[in-house]
Amino acid sequence: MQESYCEKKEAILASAMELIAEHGFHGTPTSMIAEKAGVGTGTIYRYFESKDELIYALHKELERKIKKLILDRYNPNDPLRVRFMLLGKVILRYFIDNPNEFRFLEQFVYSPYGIACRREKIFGNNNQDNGNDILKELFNEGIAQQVIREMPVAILHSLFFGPIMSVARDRILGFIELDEAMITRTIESCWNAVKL
Amino acid sequence: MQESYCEKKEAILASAMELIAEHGFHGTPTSMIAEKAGVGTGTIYRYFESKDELIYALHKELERKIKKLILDRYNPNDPLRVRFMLLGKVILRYFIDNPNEFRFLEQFVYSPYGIACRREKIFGNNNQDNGNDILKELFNEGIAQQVIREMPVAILHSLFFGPIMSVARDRILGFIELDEAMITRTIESCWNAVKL
DNA sequence: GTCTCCGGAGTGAACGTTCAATCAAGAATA
DNA sequence: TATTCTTGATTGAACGTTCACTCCGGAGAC
Repeated sequence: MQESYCEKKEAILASAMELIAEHGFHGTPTSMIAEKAGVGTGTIYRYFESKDELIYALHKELERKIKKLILDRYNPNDPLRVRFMLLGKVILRYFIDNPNEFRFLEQFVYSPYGIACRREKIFGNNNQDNGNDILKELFNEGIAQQVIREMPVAILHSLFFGPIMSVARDRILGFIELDEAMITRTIESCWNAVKL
Repeated sequence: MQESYCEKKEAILASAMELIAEHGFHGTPTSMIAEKAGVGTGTIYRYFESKDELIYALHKELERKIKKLILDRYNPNDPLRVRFMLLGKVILRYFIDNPNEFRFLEQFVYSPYGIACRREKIFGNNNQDNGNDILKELFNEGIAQQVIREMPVAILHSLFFGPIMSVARDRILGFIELDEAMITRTIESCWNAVKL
């Protein structure tokens, strides 16, 4: 029972991810999600309160996955530069390998959904440990060691991840090629932007 | 007559820009745009074939404005680094001063609209001279002079403008402060990412 | 039988778009 | 000048469609 419960829920989530990535939030009716998932439209509402809640759930799950990805490969004993290079490569690689998740994330982040979400995360009471703390720590450690420019963490974040997102996008949409060497050089450039 | 013709069209464009920036494409019905513009809903369809056409028109006008902005301040006699610094500052400043246009652009670019638009621009037959050619030339000149890393122009573009967009966003949403000095340092960092 | 889970036709609301009616401002007429 | 005619921009109620969401009948487990 629990098995099939999760199976349907997972099917709905997977279908929604794929369809929204391609057609956008408003180009994918719940009926389409249900059909692709092989369930009735009503079944969606057994697992999610509303379409919005489904979308938030997708985002939450994606964030969890990425956080895990970072934590798995993170080795605090590496030199800072190595840690940054690895971090950048892991994230860029993940998005290249999971284009649907990237395109979903992009649409989410730049929509009113994502803005509200981000605003809450920054100005809300952060009781729980969000994964960004690792990044924040990483930047602060770099500043303390005087290997990273002394700037607000948010700006350093933009300098390092802004290009990664942009390059991932170009790659996923087929506008550029990206071999391993070029990925390395790209992340190097991101590092050059934040290093002292 | 011509006067009032343009006035209404302008009013519709301005209202749409403002409302879409705040509420998103699907959060702003045509009725809302008409009301804010002080016209009947039907009037919109005298000036634009459909809501989609209105949105494309908004994007086109915005692109034109930004292209003009760049051309106005562009001085080919400046050293490359100076040209890049100026370019970055001008664009960042423009977005900070025109948050609605930035938020509209962001939503457009990352939606299925923008993807189709970009795809056409890259793979379509580019008969007309699009303003990006100046950027392309700028990057190529930098590579030829051996002051910029030798990478595909699209990647250099991402490295330089990715962070600018990201920082503009954070600033507009009120997540960071940005004084003149910090803007300069930010654009410096963008330059560091692409320079040799 | 009882209970839980599921499906998909059905519902009402909201939306983009249309169109017959309206109105104002010349042009034509006298 | 006063009056009528013509034109075309403007309007907003109405239309048809689409969509998120509901609800009830049935299937299956026990």
